[in-house]
Amino acid sequence: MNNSTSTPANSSATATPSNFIQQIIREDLKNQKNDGRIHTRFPPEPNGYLHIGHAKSICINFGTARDFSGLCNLRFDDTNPEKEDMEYVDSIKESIRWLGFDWEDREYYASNYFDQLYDFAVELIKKDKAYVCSLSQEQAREYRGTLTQPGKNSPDRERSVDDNLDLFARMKAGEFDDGAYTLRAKIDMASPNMNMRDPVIYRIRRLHHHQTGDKWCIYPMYDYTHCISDALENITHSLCTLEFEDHRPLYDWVLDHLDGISHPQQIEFARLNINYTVMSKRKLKQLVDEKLVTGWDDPRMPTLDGMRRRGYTPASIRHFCEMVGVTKSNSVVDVGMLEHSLRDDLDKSSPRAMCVLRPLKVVIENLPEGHKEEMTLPRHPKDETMGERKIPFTRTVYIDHADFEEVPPPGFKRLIAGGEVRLRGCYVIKCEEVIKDAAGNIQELRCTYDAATLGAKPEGRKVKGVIHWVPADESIDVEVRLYDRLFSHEAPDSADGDYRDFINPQSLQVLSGCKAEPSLIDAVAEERFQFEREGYFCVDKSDSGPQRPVFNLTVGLRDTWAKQNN
RNA sequence: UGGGGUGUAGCCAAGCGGUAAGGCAACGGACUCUGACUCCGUCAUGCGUAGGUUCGAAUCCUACCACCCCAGCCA
Repeated sequence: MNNSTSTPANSSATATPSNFIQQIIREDLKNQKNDGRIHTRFPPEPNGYLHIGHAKSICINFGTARDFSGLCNLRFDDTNPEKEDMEYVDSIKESIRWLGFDWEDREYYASNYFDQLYDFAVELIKKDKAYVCSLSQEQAREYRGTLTQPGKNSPDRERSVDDNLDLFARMKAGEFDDGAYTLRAKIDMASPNMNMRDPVIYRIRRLHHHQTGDKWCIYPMYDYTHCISDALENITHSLCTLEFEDHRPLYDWVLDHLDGISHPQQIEFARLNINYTVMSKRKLKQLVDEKLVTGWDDPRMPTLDGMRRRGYTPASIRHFCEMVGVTKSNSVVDVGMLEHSLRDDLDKSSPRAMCVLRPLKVVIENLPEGHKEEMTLPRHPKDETMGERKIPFTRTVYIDHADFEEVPPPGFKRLIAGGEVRLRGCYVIKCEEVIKDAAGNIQELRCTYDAATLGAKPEGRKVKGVIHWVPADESIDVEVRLYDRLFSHEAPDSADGDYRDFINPQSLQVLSGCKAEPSLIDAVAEERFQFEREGYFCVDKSDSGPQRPVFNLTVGLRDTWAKQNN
């Protein structure tokens, strides 16, 4: 495994840039708040797969704990069984581990607290801070008022504590139909903050829960559950995204009205947005359901499973999250930044190999039939600890079609008719003849090689170009999948028209019959390489077979030549 | 039109009254057996706008403007 992918993120004490959350924490530490303890949590709802946006949250929560010698819990926010499933809890755990974080034995579920949550609700009722309401969903909406008009009190708002206690117990006991009653916090129907207009804290839903089975028919709501879960776990700083800012008063209200419970501080930061992709769970699911991609782990998806399959390294994602920073301003980060972080890591960690994507046959005429000469190339140009690889040089080899031009554009430094080029790690060859078929398509090249140029500059002339190649008979046939961004519009979400209309038709190009150097026959799932002069590739973990690797383009090499010629 | 937030370069982002960090991108150039990597250089008289306070303002004050979030028995 690559060095970069195995470095545990929990232990790396790299200096991170200062951000407003760290400033708050330093201040808290200085004031001996929470006895100098720092405890965060990452609280996904197990209703889908994690994506790069979650990675930011994971890095912030686990990273903050790590930077201040604290702890970070993994907690599944599983209060709505309707959309949740064990399949998701498993995949979420796997993704977090892959990203390089470790919650040790602190794996919790909001559903672990259902009994306590119920008792706290009883406490609120006894304090006359919660009541059972019989308003239907539609009525509740009417009573809630609007953004500019206050709501009005529920007719059940002044129900007696005893009646509320009785009704709530019967809700739990399953005496009522789904939706017949709710338990509501008694706050203020005229609050300018909609979340404070007597929010529902319990609803009746007869659903099987992946953790608690059929034990419950009433389930607590997020706002009521999250703060209490944080408090029960002794979380000190509850870091979440901006849309919960309006919920903070409710978070605080619940804890303020309960006895003997700690009071974590909720701090909100901006979600991650990246251009040329979509990040909402709904849209991602739609792409999968409508088969616009092959699945949640399609290499074009911004899901962690997709990025993993694409060949992203965990370290590159973590580093990207650090580059992006933590603020409260909504922003859209350029994918270029993600790709930079990726290439930066991959360049250091990937062994080099040669693979000809669009093979063009080249016969070296001044080499005898059956000639075979072992070439030795370093696996990495700057890291000799990676070792070497052998590639046989034979009379017939393949080079890439793109590396030969009959009418070269100015500045072209690859092979041209009558010109010379170096085969990487091998000899300089000269093109003597171009053989075409009846239609004028180039079929093969007849070349000669200069025996004096192995590891040496040619005598009396300059050969600028270096191209990659593989031996014809001893190379292996592989399938290569070239991926590009999923959308051709930088803001598919907010462009005119449906985001699906902007799917990039070229986002996947499958190449078969690519010729790879022989050592690649043993490449194993998820192994990464740099195919020299092409880009970084990894062995697809789902579609490769033993001795039959399928390669995914992770990201291409920077290509100033292509850019110049655009 | 109520409430909560946010505005610093093409994109992220530092800055916390003392004269605009850094990264990405871009553009020059050096190096190169990967048109890669690496290295060097260029890139905000300007901080949403308009006023004000001050010797001094991106930082403080006032007004305005733009954008984001909130009316689930979702999280």
